[in-house]
Amino acid sequence: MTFDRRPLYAKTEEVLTRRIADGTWAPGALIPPEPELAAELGVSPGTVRKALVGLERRRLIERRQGRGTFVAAHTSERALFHFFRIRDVHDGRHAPTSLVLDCRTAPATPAQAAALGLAEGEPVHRVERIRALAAEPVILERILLPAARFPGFALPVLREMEDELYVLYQRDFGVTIARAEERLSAVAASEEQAAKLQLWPGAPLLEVARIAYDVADRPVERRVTWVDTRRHHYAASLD
Amino acid sequence: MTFDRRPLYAKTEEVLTRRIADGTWAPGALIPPEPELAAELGVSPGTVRKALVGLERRRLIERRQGRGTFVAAHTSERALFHFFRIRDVHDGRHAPTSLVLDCRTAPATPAQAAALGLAEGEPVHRVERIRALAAEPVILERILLPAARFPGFALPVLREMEDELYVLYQRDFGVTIARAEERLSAVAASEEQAAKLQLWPGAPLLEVARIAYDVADRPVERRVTWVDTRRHHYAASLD
DNA sequence: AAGTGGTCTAGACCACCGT
DNA sequence: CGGTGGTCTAGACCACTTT
Repeated sequence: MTFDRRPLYAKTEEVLTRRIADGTWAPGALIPPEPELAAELGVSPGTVRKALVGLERRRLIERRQGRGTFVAAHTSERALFHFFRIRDVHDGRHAPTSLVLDCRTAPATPAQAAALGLAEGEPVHRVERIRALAAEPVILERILLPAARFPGFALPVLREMEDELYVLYQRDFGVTIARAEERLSAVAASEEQAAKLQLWPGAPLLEVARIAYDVADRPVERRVTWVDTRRHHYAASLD
Repeated sequence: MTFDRRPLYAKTEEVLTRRIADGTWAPGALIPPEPELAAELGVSPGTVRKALVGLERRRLIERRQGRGTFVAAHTSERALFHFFRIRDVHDGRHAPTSLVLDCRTAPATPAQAAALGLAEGEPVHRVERIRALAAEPVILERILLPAARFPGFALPVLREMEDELYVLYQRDFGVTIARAEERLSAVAASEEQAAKLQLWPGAPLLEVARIAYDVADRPVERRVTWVDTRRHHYAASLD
């Protein structure tokens, strides 16, 4: 038994986070009212409330006045709103369509394993696709997933996909993406990239390298995106 | 007299924001203790506290247990931490050095006026500089400022500058940058850009177009940055 | 020791939602 | 209408900083 110096509301938040992470409370589920949680956990309603505010800020729950508090479920709108930052020249949002070019499973290279926190050689799924905005191919994307977390992931699953990938991760594999880190740079298009995006070799492309983390903050997706930014851009806020 | 449906803590936050924006409470100043503010404003301490939490989240104040609450003052560290997102290949931060190439004042073009919310033809200051990381020129930057907010801004001011620009804006012109919006894209270097960054024409550059806003959320700086991303990248978090 | 912000509690009342 | 989250209040006590 060791000291836990964190405030009570932080411990409470962690307890509730664990219930979401381990599936005790599934996505979309209604969780007990605040006074009930307070009684069950032996803390005051105010403390539960502060913990819930934290969970809401992390987008793990949604609280609706008069209705109750729900475990957040990924919808296409939600995924696009939070995890898709490409905008058109007027800063407008568009839902991209997806065309899968390739999908295979192979042992992780050392670099891939490092990015996903895996041991070298563990199997990973690799997807390549093109995404179009307003019917024009704009985005080329390579996605890497640890096979252990996504059993049975394969091309047929993707073919029928109407929703965003993150919705599929959650619905079919119980993996909820909570946050992501991205590194952006400018690169010159290779011949292969240029052909796929209907550009010329050497054309400037915005490269976005993302690592996405689940509710328990484990890395679960490595994704590199190349964007033709002639008619689109990446939007960021600093505050 | 019209209805104000916002909750009391939001109105309180606005009252306090105004005191910072109009200089009643200057950067670095110690503001009154929470109970005193509560008594003065005629609200409960809990409501003041919630307003202060909001101000802290917006980084307008800093609260230190045992010492008091202070109006945030821009330091180089703060400016770099929040408004400089370029990292080296190991995700490390470096303080860039600055070499001013040009500084002049001219009437705003229509596009410039629109970006800064000015009338066409109002005078704007224009600065061009190169920033180096680890002694290598990496960033080319063009900055546009409304002359009305920055009277007497000129080359000599910049020459002697040790600090970040945002520190200078606050110290010498009373302009505190509170947030910024950025649009990122990939472009091919022009001959002029290539020469200044010791690259070749057509080299891929990361273009970052920023509009920065003050405490009252008025646009006060338009900045376009071109980054050589061969050894550096732009870091972003999605959550 | 005095004064500050940080935590935690307890409860009243309001606004909103579904039945 | 009953039940939910949202707001607002009042106060006790703790942790930290300075005198």
